[in-house]
Amino acid sequence: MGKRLTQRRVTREEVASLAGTSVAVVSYVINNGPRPVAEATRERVLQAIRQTGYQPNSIARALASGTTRTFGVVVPDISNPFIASLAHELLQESMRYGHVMLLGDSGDDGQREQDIIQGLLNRQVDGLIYISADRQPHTEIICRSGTPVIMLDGVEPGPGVSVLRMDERQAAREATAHLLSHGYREVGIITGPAWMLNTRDRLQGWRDAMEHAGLAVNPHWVVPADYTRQGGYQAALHLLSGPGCPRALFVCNEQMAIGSLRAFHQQGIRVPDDLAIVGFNGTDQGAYHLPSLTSVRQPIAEIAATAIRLLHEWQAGGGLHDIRHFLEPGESCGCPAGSPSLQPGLRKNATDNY
Amino acid sequence: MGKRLTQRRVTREEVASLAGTSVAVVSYVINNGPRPVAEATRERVLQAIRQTGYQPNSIARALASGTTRTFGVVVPDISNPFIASLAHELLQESMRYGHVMLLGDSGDDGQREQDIIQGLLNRQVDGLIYISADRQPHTEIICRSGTPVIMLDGVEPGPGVSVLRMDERQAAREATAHLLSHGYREVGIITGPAWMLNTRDRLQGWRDAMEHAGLAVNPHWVVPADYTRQGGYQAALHLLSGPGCPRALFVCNEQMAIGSLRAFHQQGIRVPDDLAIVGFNGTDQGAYHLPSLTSVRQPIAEIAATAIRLLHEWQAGGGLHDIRHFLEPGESCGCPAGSPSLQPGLRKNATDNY
DNA sequence: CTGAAAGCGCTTACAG
DNA sequence: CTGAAAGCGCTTACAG
Repeated sequence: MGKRLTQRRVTREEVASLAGTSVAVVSYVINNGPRPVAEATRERVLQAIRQTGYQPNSIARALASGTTRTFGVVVPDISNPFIASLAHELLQESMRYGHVMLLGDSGDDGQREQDIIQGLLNRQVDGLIYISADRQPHTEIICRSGTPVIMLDGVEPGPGVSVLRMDERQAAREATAHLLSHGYREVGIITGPAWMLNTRDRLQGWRDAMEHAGLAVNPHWVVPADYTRQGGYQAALHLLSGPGCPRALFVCNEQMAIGSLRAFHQQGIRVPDDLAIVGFNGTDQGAYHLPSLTSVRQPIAEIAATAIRLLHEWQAGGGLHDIRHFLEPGESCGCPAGSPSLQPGLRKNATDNY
Repeated sequence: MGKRLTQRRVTREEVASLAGTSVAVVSYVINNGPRPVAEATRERVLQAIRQTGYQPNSIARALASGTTRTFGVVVPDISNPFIASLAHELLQESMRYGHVMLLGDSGDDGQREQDIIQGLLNRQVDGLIYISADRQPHTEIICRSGTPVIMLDGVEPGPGVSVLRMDERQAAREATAHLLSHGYREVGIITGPAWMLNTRDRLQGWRDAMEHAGLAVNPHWVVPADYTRQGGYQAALHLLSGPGCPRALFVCNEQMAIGSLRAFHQQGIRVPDDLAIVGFNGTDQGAYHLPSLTSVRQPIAEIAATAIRLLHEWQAGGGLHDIRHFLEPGESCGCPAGSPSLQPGLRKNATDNY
């Protein structure tokens, strides 16, 4: 690329000379401080800014002030609907503080994730929101740089690392309990990869519910997959190929639940009549499937607002912050059809112009 | 926020003194230029960098060099699956060039969109990829700044504005023609908002196909909506409430097609047996609905690669660049079930860990 | 091949 | 209330 030839930008110097004042005063006006400015002077400066169309150079400002007004977000894959919805809210929220967002997408690659983080740190982000794709997140380089970081993962908070998460185990337990409340006794589970932390928690929550109900766990009905639609599809087929079939299924994310719906449909299994399903981390997407998915959901806007706020109020803290969760009823579990959230107008949808 | 107290970062000065050389030489080594460096010196510098864990400050580099190695992307809503998939590819692609991405999400708000663009320009992005939510895009401020910009909209290219787009009218025509090839003669359409450019093109393409087949257009079967699932749902209900019902329907984006599927299902209309559907700008999401959606698709990875390349090779050019399109067969149009793309393994899916 | 120094466009003590 | 000046951490002609 090299240096671009652009029409000379208006600089703060020109504004100052036009206003008949010093460059310092222009700064004071723009930043409302740190020194007071006489009202008359302020007016002249504002006038000069308007006349010249001056726009401050954020890069120079960042170098001098040490703050970039930029946050970084690192995610495994922005094309995942749950992540995309979260990103949407994070963007809206950070904008309220005048911050922009550097987005990093690791494509589920641990090495790339590290490169991305390093790149964001080099660009001096004021804070980082981090969902790791990797077994163990790269928090060391972040902490070493002193950059505030909020992890939205099921990891343990450390010094300098805040964690924002829901009680996955409890949520999984409730999801399973909901299936049990329908009277189903034979409940299976499709999980994520064994090495992921949230897989363990969700699996354990399922066990908790089964155990609490005094029900045996059939090992053939614990099918590991990879959190993708494709994986859910194949896990469902695998389940059907085994001896016997459960009456209900807790599927550990929405994508897999969607994949499994297709598999069951192809095999002539009716959901929820033959087999009931509850998903996890649902989005509005699931509400439009046939049948609509019953899912554990997280209050995404609330998460975003909290994350950004924590970043702003950062005080070298680590700490664990809980997120509540709730079960969004759909048709897939056997709840009465036409649940309120499916009526037009009751569910806020993002506008989708493409 | 204010200035953060962080453990003093290693600076280029320390590296230089440790290597027993000047700061300039450190730059030459890191940037591979613009001056040659003796091999022995280079080694000492690299050694010093390793020892100190030095990481160059991108902000300072940007201020001095005039290039930030940062692109900006402005979209109406990142939570839209089509946009999210595109963003994913753009991120992967820009990373290949060592660039990071500032993402702006206007939330379909024209004023906010302008603020975002101004913010990105102030941050000196090396280039902008821009999908406008607004009736007329804010290209003036971009051009005035001399920033390369690629628009992924159906707007006309101007001086300093490149446009990357498919032939929407032709694509819409082909989508409709596909329905006609099934033998359906009564074909309706659910469109986007009348004021949007792509609405006009897609509507016209539908007309073209109908006209070419010598078929009359029933005005009751032209239902405007708003490109949301909710809008598609309601448009479908509206269609059913009118006099007579078409045998087939061209729905102008995937979200509305998904919404309409639910409405038809609720009303006992079977797709495709009673009513066939073809969508537009489909994603993998549509392939997992029941029935799977037949859709016009764009080669998203190719778009991303081209956009980033154009930004790099930018030469003050405007220009129009065509994107090809293709019809992805699904079940919703009445094509034989189990089309190849629905077989496991044949379709590449993003990993979805949440 | 190497280094001293100007400069990128800001912010902000410091001195008036 | 205002201004001259140092400094943020780099890059890059320029002179050796």
